[in-house]
Order: sequence, then C-alpha cells, then structure tokens
Amino acid sequence: MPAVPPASKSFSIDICYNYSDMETLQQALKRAIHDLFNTDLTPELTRPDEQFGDYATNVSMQLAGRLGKNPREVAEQLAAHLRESLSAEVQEVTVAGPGFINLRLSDVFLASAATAAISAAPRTLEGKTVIAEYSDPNPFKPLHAGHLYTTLMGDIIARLVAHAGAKTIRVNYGGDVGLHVGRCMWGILQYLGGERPEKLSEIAENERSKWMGTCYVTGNTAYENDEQAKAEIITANKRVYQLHKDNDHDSPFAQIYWTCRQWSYEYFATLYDQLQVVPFDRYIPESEVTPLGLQTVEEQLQKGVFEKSDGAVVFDGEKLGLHTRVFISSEGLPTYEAKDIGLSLTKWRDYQFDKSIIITANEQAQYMQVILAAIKQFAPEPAERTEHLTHGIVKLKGGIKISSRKGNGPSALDILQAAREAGAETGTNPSEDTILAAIKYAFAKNRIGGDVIYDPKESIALEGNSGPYLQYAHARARSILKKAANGGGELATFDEAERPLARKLSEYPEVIQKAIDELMPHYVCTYLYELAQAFNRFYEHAQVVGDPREATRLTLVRLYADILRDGLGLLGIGAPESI
RNA sequence: GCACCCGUAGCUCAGCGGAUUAGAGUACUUGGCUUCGAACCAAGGGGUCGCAAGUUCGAAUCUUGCCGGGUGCACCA
Repeated sequence: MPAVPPASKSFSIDICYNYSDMETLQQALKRAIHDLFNTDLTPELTRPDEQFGDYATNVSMQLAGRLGKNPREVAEQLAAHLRESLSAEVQEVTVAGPGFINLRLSDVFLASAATAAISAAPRTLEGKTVIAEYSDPNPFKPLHAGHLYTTLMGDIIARLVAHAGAKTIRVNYGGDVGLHVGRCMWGILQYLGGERPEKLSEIAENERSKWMGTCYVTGNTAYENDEQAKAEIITANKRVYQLHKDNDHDSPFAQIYWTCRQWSYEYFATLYDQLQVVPFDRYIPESEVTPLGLQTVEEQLQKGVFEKSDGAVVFDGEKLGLHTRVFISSEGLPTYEAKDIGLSLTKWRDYQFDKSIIITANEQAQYMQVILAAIKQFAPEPAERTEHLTHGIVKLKGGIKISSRKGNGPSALDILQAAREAGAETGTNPSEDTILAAIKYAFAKNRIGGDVIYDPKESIALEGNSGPYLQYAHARARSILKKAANGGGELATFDEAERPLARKLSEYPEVIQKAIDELMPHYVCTYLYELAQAFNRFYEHAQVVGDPREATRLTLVRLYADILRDGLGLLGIGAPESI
C-alpha cells in the first residue's frame, strides 16, 4: 500500500503519484472525519454526474446517524474542513441535497491524475500467486461456442490478475478419461472397423477434429439408443482408465487413444493461436490428477468425510444444505468429483496459491459448492482460497441455445465464421484483428454471469459500443498525433472542452481497480466506450493541430490513445495504428 | 418437489453493499461536414425498472410472497 501522502505538499505537474487521486482524497477525508468527529471511517467516494463535481461522498449521512446530528450540518462542517485541507487538490467543495459532499478537482490536480492514469494502475496483487483455470475443453469432444466464450473470458480475467501484479498461472484442465472418451473411442472404433491404429493415417490432417467430432456424435447417439453399444462404451471407458494405470502406449487400443488425444490437443492449440489468447502455463489432463483424487477420497472415506451409499462413495452435502454427490462410483471408478479433488490438491501442492480462480459455466455452480465443501473438511486452505466464477451461455441472436451435451450446437469455429461473414457484409473488409476485437468485446461487455446473446452483425459494426469501434477510435487518435509536427506539452489548465476529457482519463485507475477487485471485465468495456464518447465531444468542439492550445490538447489525445490501447490490451484486443 | 441464477426502453444491455432528474447502444425522427479520420456530434420520441406487500426521510437496488424464464439435484462431465 502506498504511504499516506504528506499533509502539505507543493504541487507541480511533473509529480506523478504512484497511487490514484482518489486515494489521496479519501485519506484527506478520512483525516477530516477523524479531526472533526473523532471517528474512524473509510469514506466511499463515487463519481457523480459531471454537473455536481468530480467526486462525491454520502459519508455525512452515515455519520449523522452515528453522531445523532443533522446530515446537512455534518456535511457543511466536513466541507469547510476540506476546503482548507485540500486547497491544492480541490477547487470547490459543495454540499447538495440531503448532505452529499461534491468535490471539484483543481486543474493542477486533475492534470496530475490524468497524466498518471496508466502508471497509477493498481498493483494490489503484487507478490501473490494466482491460478486462473479456464477453457477446460475435453479432448475427444468438439469445441463449441461456450468454450470460445469461457476461453476468452478466462483469458481476460487472467490478464486482469496479471495486470494487478500477481504471478499468474494459467491452467487448462481437460477430461482425457471418462465416459465421454468411451463414447468417442467407441465411435472411432466403429469408423476404423476395429482396433486398427494404422487406419488413422487415412484421415487428412485438416479433417481430424471434424472427424473426431463425428465419432463423438456417433458414440453419443449409440449410448442413448443402443443397449449393446452402451455396454461396449462402458467397457471402453474402463479400458481407457486401465491403459493409464498400465502406462500402456503400445496396444492397438492405446495407440488409437494416444494419437487421438494428441490430435485434440493440437486442435485446441490451433484455436488458441487463432484467438490470440495468452498461452497456458499448464495443461492438466484428468488422468494426471485421477490417482491423487481417488487416493484422497479413499483416505477421507476412512476418516468419515465421505461415506458409502449403495456401493458408491458419496459426500453428504445435504447436511450443509447442498447436494449429495458421488465421488467414486459403485463400479469403483472415480467420478468427475473425485478428479476435481485431485485437481485442487495438485494446484495447491504445486503452487501454494494465494488465490485460485476457476471459470466455468453457471451450471456447475452448485456442483462446485459441493466439491469445495468436501475439500474444506480435510484441506481448508485451498478450499477457502478458491473462487468459482461462473458465466452464462452463449446464444445466437434469434435464439438457439448452444448446448454442450448434444453434438449439434454451433462450434467455436462457427462463431468465428459468423463474425467473418457479418464483417464481409459490411463492405469494410475487416482484418482478422478486427474480427477478434468484435467477438472478444461482444463477450466481455456484459456483466459476467448472465447469458450472452451474440449478434455477429452488431459485434462487427463500426458504430456503437463495439470492439471495432474502439479500434477505430484509437486509430483516429493516432492519426491526429501523426499529423502534428510538435509533441505535446505538460498539462496544467483546462478549458471547457478539455476538462471533461481530462476527468474521464483520470478515472482509468479506479475502473481497473474495480474490475480487478470484482473480477468484472465489463467495467473496462463500459469505461472505454464512455471515454471514447468523451473524446468525441471534445474533438467536436476543439481543434487540436494548429490551435493555440495545441500542446495541451495533443497530450490529451496521446493519453486518450494510450489508455484505449492499454484497456483494449486488458481485453485481449489489439489496437492497430490504422484500421 | 427442493436449491441456485435471472426478469430495467421495440431489441441488446449498464446501473445492484440505498440517495441528487432511471442511463447507454441499436432502431426510429430531425439538424450539423470548404477545417485534424462525420465510423462522429447535437436534439427528440420511447420505461407502472415482472407483480404485490414490507422496512426507511428515500427502493430498480434491501426483505418476504407470488408470476415468468433458465440451470442444477448420486454413480455423465
């Protein structure tokens, strides 16, 4: 945490604080409250509508209740104190309504805050180790649109955490064992006409993922409709577990398994590459954590954390108001639950994390509660440090739900394709960079948790609240800078057109802080769009190049462009110089 | 049946540890380019914040109950 700034200080525009302007004001307000009322309270500062000021607080209403005083009176007293103690930082302190205190920053302080907006970004996770687990596709299954969403959101969350200074470990967990593998392997064997690994070479390299998808659907359909196939699939599933146990890479069945597993991973890598997400630090296949999960559940069964029920090993979540779930099936096979325990303990053993974030769809929310409740019984630390962040599903505008279970929803590549087609229709010939900006921004701009109705056309549109629009806004600002013969000057004073832009620039660190604290990327999107609007209003009324105030204005334009680039970067979106 | 999430403008969404006049985008109407990228700006119409109670000086926001939608509830993941 930054030190409390000295009580008196001379302001000069080349001073860049390593904390946000908000903290400075907050500390001063806190001291004022202490001085006047001998009460310790950390006041909340909000950004009110511009006509009221740059910051507002309703702390006097809180205090009034505690002190048994009139809120308006308390506000007046505080305001008088602040006019003295913040004379350099604040130009005007007013009391409004029932007792709101509105602060209007001095130009010099605002200048300092705007200039430092990027460098004042929070480093609240400095020295912490944070694991972000996301994407989590299963080998042997096709990537659907939901995977695309969860991958991009996870990437953004990880970027936020890293931005706050955390040592960030990006983990990708996937089911390379389990019934779905049995289904796909069964389908593969049907296609190959038996355990004939040599026939795999007949499948063209660029057809592999599609082919495996078809095999999965074949197996899935057979499992549901054909009793004999179902029995064979269950056997195939057991054989997959067995080959892991035996470390079998040679039997024909094992050769097929390992080859196809590899194909899946290659297919994932291709997609991640296309999406330009930060590469994962570690892939953890289920098979890797299965033994630890199984062993742990068996140990804890002895200690009474788990219990036997109908031949299965279960955790009685109902005692805790949760669901009861099976960890080891009556067949003796670990379920997803046991594997998840292995996964959590593996992360804990290998990284001793301060925080572990798991990003999945909403449908796993109650499931994960059971897992964490179970782990808490014997390993409280990792359980308490784990946060499960869930998101909704992706629907296409017009409304077909994209289902993960049925093999027939739009695939991740279908979404990319839809965006490209919508882009082609605009006639602006968007680059691949812009296509990605469209999709990423469309996914990120909604509050995480709800469903996303994806509209390719709207996402790629160059007007409105879209990724491509912000790329354009950035490029336009850069082009102004290129046009100028001179560099910018230091900020000192603002005129009517400049001030609202400067104020918006100064909000950046607070927005980033909030997005990181709450793990809510959409705050960044909302802010960037509002910033672009503030800029456009400025630009409408203010000539930059050639104006007497050119030096100041060029600096504002540069800060604006830099923040756009920085903010888009947090969203995994590029900011090209021209578009 | 029980549990969790969600109902804000025609559409897509912000706003949610209470507060100054409920906001954006889009669509629609109108005005603005001999000047730095008008992919923009300005103005207008459009909302019983699902419904109903409750708590308070004050509720889109908190509580309860309904109604509507989604998801999850033991050997799938």
